[in-house]
Amino acid sequence: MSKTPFYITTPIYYPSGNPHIGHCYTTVACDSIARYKRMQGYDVMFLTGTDEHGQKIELKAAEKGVTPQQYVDEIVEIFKKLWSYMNISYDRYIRTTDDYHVEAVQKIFKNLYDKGYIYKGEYSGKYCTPCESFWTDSQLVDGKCPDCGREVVEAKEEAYFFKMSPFAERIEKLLTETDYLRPKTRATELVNNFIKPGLEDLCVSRTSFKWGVPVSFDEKHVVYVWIDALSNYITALGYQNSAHDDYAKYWPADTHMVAKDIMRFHAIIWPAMLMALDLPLPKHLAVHGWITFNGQKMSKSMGNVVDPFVLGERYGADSIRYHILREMALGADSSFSNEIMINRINSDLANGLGNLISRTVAMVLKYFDGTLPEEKQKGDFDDALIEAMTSLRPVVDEAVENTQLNVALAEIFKVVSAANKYIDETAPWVLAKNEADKPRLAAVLYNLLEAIRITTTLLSAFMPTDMPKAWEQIGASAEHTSYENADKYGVLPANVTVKKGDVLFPRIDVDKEIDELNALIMAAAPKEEADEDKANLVPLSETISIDDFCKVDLRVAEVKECEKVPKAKKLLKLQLDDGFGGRQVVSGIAKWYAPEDLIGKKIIVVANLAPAKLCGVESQGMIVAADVGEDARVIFVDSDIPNGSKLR
RNA sequence: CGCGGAGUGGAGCAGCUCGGUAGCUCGUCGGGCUCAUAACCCGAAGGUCGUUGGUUCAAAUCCAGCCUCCGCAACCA
Repeated sequence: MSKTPFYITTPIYYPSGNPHIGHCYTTVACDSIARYKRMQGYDVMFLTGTDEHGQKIELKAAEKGVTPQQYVDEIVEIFKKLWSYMNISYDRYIRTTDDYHVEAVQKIFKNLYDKGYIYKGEYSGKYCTPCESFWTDSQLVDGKCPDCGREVVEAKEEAYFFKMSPFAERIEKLLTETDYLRPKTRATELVNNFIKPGLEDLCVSRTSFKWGVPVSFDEKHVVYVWIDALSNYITALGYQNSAHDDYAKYWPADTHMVAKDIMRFHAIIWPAMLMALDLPLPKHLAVHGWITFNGQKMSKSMGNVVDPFVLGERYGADSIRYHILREMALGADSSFSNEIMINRINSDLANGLGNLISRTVAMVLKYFDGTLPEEKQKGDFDDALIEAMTSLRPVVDEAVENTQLNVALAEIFKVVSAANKYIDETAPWVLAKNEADKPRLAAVLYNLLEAIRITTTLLSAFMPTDMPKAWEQIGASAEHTSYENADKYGVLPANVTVKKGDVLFPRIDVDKEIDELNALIMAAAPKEEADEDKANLVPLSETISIDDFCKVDLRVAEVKECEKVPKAKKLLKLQLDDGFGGRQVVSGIAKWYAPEDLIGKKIIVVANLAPAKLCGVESQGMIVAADVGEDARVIFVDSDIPNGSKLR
């Protein structure tokens, strides 16, 4: 009987920096599903990899004075090291710089071109080189890149475009009428924001950098990220290349798992590409949220503390795996804090499962020298526990099927709790006092070992490193801990022998650990921030003449009135006395200044700036302010300078 | 009226599709037990389920309005 194929993927990660806990979540989740499916007897293909092209990599490499290839080679090693550290059982690792992928991408691009889905056009706009991004005029901030604040250049380039519109209807149906998207609640968001307004054609090539897959029939173009990266899911199986040969077997994928920031590409662009290629669509797209750190979005200065290597070192890879899987619900964000994590590890793993194993094994050793006698006697409470353990597997099956790993773990731990409770109900230490109760005692301990066997078997997909250690302690063999035996009672031999082992999940001293981790933050943060600050300083602009400067008419003005612009989040509307009868200015500083902070103050206004409308409100000029990192600070002037004074 | 999500005991969440004594985890307090990793088990306190109105014998659950928060979009002239 041939096994049913099961294909699951992580996104291919962008190696412009080291991997962090967010990468870990996606990969660990996929790994757990992959392991569970293998256990169930599926023929699993689990793919992960790295997306290694693009201008950002090119620039990072140049900064370090290495070739792009050398640069990515180095970081990819760190990714692989982390995956090995987290015990990730990927079957294949694709790098978009692999020859076979490059070759296949070229063929796919050509194929789409020949079919008429890709055409040559012209892309124009403001371009920010460091960010490798085009921006529309409306997106610019003070005429600068909204991402990094650096100068942008007017750029126009010949480019190839991919026609999206022919697929709009089918994609909308895919999102709203099938269970492709998980959780499905996000479908409306996608449809309203991107499909209903009309799908724009996608720019799929660039001439502005070289580090990418060349377009085979037009060498000055390089394939832009979409077709290069997304197609990895099929090229890794051998689509349009001869490096692999299992496309027919594994495609379409069962699950692509991604974080919500790249949902759009997988929910819209990827299906469109497949439709254009006449290929079947993947079955599911599982979208998960972000891991936030202490309530804030993860930032680089926090990176060191949430560094998976550091955490793994302290608490063990499986504990980290458990925590992130248990804490993260499918659609929502999940806050990650040291305290939450340590408490979770303590209560579930140390107090719950670890202690259960420890006390059970200890009793078998203490009362029976490690080997249970054959003679046993059934008693009260047995049936409830046996029922709980034997009915567990289907529940976990279903949760895994629906990519609700947190639910799967919660269900398993219900049985762990039931087992702990069972010990109290049956009070083995009382039975031990009376020789006549020995058969009953043996039955109780046997039932506990069985409960441990079943829960650890199911858990082994999620915590692959530690569960085998548990099996050794309870005297379970590989056969005993097979998936097939996970819904059966009475699998361990009646005269099973246990073995004292190391404590599986040591209890963590919360206060002490928090202190130590905070110390690590302190040690790491200043250095990181200093580096960041330097990197974030906006480079000096090009030299201008005095005439150019004189074109800018800066005036002192007093803020007479100030209020928030109703519909906008960031905008304040100011009425200024500029000495010329007043004017209205809109400024994007609502985040840092309340209206009352500004009223009565004197500021500098760019007085001859062409008026513009922001959120429908007219703005006649611009307030001068300094960028301080992410923040903006308005420049105030002395109150005795008359309104309307010109600056030079 | 841009799109969407969320507001439930101290914290984090479930329940809302198919109205009927508000549940889980952690924390707090009290008790029990001693096999175990100061772990385990039981019990208690603590909530007008954002707000206002409506439908109903009955609403956390359905309907309407409003408030607040979070994403996305727009937007820091």
